[in-house]
Amino acid sequence: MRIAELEQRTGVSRYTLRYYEKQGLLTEVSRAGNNYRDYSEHAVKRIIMVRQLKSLGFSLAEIRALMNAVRSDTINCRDGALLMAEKRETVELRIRELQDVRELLLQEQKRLEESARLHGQS
Amino acid sequence: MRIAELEQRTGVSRYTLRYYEKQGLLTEVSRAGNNYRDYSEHAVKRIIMVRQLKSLGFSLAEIRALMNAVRSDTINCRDGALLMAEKRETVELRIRELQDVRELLLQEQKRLEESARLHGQS
DNA sequence: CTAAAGTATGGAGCATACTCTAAGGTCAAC
DNA sequence: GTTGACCTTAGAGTATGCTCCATACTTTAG
Repeated sequence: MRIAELEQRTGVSRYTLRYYEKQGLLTEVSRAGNNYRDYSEHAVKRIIMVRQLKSLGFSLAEIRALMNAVRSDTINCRDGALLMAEKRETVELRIRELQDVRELLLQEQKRLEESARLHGQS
Repeated sequence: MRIAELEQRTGVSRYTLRYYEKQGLLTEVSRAGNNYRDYSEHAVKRIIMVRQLKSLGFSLAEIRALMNAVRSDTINCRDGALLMAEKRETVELRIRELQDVRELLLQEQKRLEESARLHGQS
């Protein structure tokens, strides 16, 4: 598929797609005879994965490292596994932090609702 | 306390502390006679809260909005409660996403460990 | 009293992650 | 064969969030 379709299917602008490629987040993008980029189905999944990781607070550099570890299959398996474990710990820590914040927001919400009730703003 | 102590106790640089104040994340910072900032204990908690929210992916603008809602106690309680509920939903969504990613990382880790084992890299 | 350390301000500089423009090539349809 | 929609590149511009510097005033230690 061409860049317009990938843009449409991922919701990521063509500018950003080219930027991601330049940053090494999308490797082996093949070209048609006319020099147009020709994306595979795999690219769609990959871009969605990038966005997901990004929304979770990973930098593009971290995402690139993580994806490279996944890609290099026959070498560096141990290193890759270690990287996964490390990232997983980061993610688990973040989940726990988020759960704390969630609790805090819930308390604050209740307090404000109560306050609104008392002040007759219901 | 002065800025150096707040810096030391929060791990946030003086540059960043002044920046946060300018961005409205730290209101009502009193000044000593010499024009030096004089922070309260409350400021320590507030800065830590800001960093926590930031590490969870909230922008400074979002954090400011959230904190303003918490601060304005006798007015806008309903709006504040709504904002809390809204943020809480964002947080809950993010927790679910993180749990997915956690699972994905775990799978990938196992795959790489198995791969390493097969290639005799143990 | 003086030197060193701490603080204040305005504004410059930087890293990250886009976002867009200019100038030009490709291609299908009329 | 030209119009228009699509694509290419290099590079400029923008937003966010710091990070630091120059200059100047204040405080503290000797």
